[in-house]
Amino acid sequence: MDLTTQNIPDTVTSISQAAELTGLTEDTIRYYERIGLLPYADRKPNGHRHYSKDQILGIRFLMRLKATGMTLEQMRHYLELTRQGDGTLSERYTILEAHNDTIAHEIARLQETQEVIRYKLRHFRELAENPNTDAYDCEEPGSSGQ
Amino acid sequence: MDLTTQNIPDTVTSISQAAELTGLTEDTIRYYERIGLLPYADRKPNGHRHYSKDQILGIRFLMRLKATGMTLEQMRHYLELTRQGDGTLSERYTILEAHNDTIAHEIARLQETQEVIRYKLRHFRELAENPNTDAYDCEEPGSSGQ
DNA sequence: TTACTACTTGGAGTATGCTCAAAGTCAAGT
DNA sequence: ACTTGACTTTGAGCATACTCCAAGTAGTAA
Repeated sequence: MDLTTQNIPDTVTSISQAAELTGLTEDTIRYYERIGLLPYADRKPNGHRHYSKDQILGIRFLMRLKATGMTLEQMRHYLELTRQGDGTLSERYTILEAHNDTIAHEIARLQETQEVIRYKLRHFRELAENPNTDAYDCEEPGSSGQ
Repeated sequence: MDLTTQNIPDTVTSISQAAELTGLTEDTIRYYERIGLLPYADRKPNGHRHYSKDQILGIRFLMRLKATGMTLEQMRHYLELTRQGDGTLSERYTILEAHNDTIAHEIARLQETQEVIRYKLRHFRELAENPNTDAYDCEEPGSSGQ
């Protein structure tokens, strides 16, 4: 099931459920708490962590940032600003805007590479149809493709 | 200057020029050779590496694969197939096709995240225009945004 | 009471991908 | 002859992000 649409119980979740709902491992969640990426989680009377629905959504958002190239340290900084409240709204705005631009550039680069790969695939198909007889058909390295 | 359009001298290049033309450092190029990602480069009589134009183009292609998420080990495997000649064409085709699909999924995910970020930016603008008076305005974690 | 399961903490180890430093070679310039 | 600069090799070290393990606790079930 797709994580982003998997629905989250309103009741508080354990670390194992949190792991399932976020796609992380329990170890990774504990690790994130240790390095200050996630705040010290509430504990049940027996000491076990528990998470609210909002916290799970928060982690999912973070995982989106991570999946789009943000480092743990950058996320940690962003979250620190969040904890500081509304006074940091404009700085957070700037960060997210910059990250959005980063993503735009990344998409452009991926599309460029898709074109290069498609060019190469086309070249391979031609070779297969029409096996080449000339001695020089360099591939990487050195390749003919950019 | 953009690396992919920067033109490459026809004459053989030194490692420092190769570094400049590929965006890698000299250390990284030597490291790649060490781990078998690049073949043992030709040496000049004094032992210095030299690279042909085609080799530079090959490295650039590799860097595209890397920039789009392929690991060094996967690239090493691909290049090994290349060295084995035309008999591996169909396997290489499959690899590149699969990588192209990976890129397509990656683009989709990036675009999804852009939407989430834009939603959040819009939310921030609303907050700035119309500072909120209610006590509960959670941000990550736990956040209101997906 | 014993066993089992789900957690806890703290610390060590691992994978990937570089990055740097030490010591040496070679050729050109003064 | 000596210095400078661009390289060489080998090996160690580092940053990021986990991942695993050992030892312990708390609650439940037989």
